[in-house]
This record gives sequence, structure tokens and C-alpha cells, in this order.
Amino acid sequence: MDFAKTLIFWYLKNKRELPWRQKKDPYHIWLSEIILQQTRIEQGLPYYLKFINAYPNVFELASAPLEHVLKNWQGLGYYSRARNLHTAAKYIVEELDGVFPLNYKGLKELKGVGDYTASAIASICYHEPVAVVDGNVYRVLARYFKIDTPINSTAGIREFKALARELLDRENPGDHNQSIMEFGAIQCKPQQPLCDTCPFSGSCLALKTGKIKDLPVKLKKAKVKKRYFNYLVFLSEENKTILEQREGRGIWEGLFQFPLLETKDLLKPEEIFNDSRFLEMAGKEVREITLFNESPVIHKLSHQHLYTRFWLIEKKELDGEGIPAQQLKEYPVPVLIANFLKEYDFTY
DNA sequence: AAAGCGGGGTG
DNA sequence: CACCCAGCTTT
Repeated sequence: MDFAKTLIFWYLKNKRELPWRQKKDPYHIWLSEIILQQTRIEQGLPYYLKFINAYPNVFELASAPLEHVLKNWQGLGYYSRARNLHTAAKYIVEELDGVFPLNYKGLKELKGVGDYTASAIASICYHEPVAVVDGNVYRVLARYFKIDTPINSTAGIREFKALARELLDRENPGDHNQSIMEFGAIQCKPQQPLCDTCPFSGSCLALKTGKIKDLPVKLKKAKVKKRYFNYLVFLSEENKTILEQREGRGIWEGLFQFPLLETKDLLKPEEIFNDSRFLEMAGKEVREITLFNESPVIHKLSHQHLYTRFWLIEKKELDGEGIPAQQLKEYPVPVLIANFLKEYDFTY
């Protein structure tokens, strides 16, 4: 039995029952694929259910305010996915009359839809013979064929894509694509793969040569950077505070946070009153400034560690943009801020 | 070609 | 601690 046939056979026997596998319409498949980009199924599943419930179709999604979409996305990370999702939904409704593009080429024009996602939707929904290459596919192919070309190099991307295309079952591209990904996720796992019960245990080159743990090869990424965040948590007598929306490129674009003062190093409590920027942001008529957490919260992102302190700044009143504490839950915020809000409930 | 973008899980 | 996850966009 050849590679593709063995995969499909394994898949039909071992696949998980997932909500987006019950329907094959592009809206549901598209939504699931965007949510699952760089995201484990267990983590994305509740978000998929939430989005299907909140936005049953592309029209509902397109007409929703972006901030509602971001709020529903809160906690899932990579927030550009939510913004692109909303942009694409509006494009489909306004420019395409609510009808999804009908092939790979058209799908790839959608914001947030790259080669992988366009291939997934086109093969699953339209049976277009295009091969997906995600993290699972890289791993399965690198091991089975013992390929040590770095999967995140230009040569590797080209090589694995070509191989996936050769192997594709053109009569059944949707199931084929899902089978190799599911196989990678369940059987050919990154760590401790289940080689003992693997249908390819007799033909896998990496297994034969003891290279399982060395494949796939990946170029290592840049070092993690440290940043020092000081959040100014204003508190007024009316129990209001201030949030600002993050703009421009960078982390958490479009999400809300307390006014931020970023420093080059950890700002010591006794240094506050020597920091002109701090004093300027705090403003006049400050009654009291207290440091909420002595030891900084270390919020870890893939590429940076945020050493964060929250400063409570009590004032009689806040001019203008004060937000009542009860309304804070309406705003999409990073998990770092959500954790603080949960710990400090503004009832003092 | 490389950098930037989250948060959570695993060993 | 390092590595990974149904990747994409921007520079």
C-alpha cells in the first residue's frame, strides 16, 4: 500500500470528531482554519464554538463591530488574525455578495489567508487538488523520507511543498490533507511519537536510522528580548480608570491597556519621583501612588518577556475619558491586563 | 531572507 | 528550560 493510501486508511480509523468536520461550507472551514493557525485544536475549539454562535454566517461577522470580534478573540493570541478575519468578512459581503471565492487563487486574496489556508479550504470544500503544508506535514515528511533541509528555510519550504504535491491523492484531496495533518498531530507527534504502533514503522527512514528525534530540522529563532512595562492604573473617587487603545504595529494591536510607561530597566519605587515622564503622565493632584506588585509579573510571549509592574494612582477625579469599573469587561485586553483585572477587582 | 506576532501545553 | 502548535504579513 502506498503512502497516501496508508494515510487515508489510518485517518478513517483514528480521526477525531470535530465540529468543523461535520460541514464542508467555506465559512465554517475558513473560520476554523484561521482560528487554528499556530494554535492547538484543544485551545482553539472553544473559540470556534463561540464564534459560530456569535456569528452564524459571514454576514453576521461582517456587520459586527471590530472591537466585538477582538473581544471574542481575547486570549487566543495573534490578534491580527481577528482583524484580518473581520476585514475578509466585510470584503466577501460587500465585494463578493457574500459568496466565498471558489478556488485556491481567489481564496488566497483574502486577508489572513496564505498558502496553507487557501489550500485547506479549496481542498476540503471544493475538492481542488492542492496540498497543504503545515507543521504536521513538515514533521511527517521530514521523518518518513529523512529530509534534513530546515523546514523554515526557503529551500525547505519549496522542497516540502513539492513533495506534498507529489504525494497528494488528487481524487480525494480534502481527506488526504486532513489525514496527514491528523496523523502528525496524533501519531507522529513532535515528542514521543507513537512509532510502536505506527503503520509506517516498516518504511519510515528516520525510524530505521534512529533519526526520529533529530527531525525535522528547524533554524533557531532570535533570542527573547526583555522589556519593562509600567502600567498606570488610575483610580478616581467615582471608581473610574483609564484605558488606552494600542495603535500601530507591535504586540496587541487594537487591544486596550492602562496608560503605559515603558522603561529601559526596572523602575525602582524610590525612583518614581525622579522620572519626569512618570510624573507627567500621573499629572497633578495625585493623592497617592502605590506599587501594586513589588516583584514584576513576567508575561512571556514567544519573542519577548514583559517585566510588568502596576502602579495604582489615586486621584480625586479623572478629566474626560474615565471608564467606569463596571465597563472594563467590555474592552478587549491582553491576557496580561485581564489577569490584573481579575486579581484587582476595583472594589476598594 | 528575516523579523514580528500570543498564549498555552509538554517533557 | 526549550520546543511546538491545522501560518501570515511586513520589511
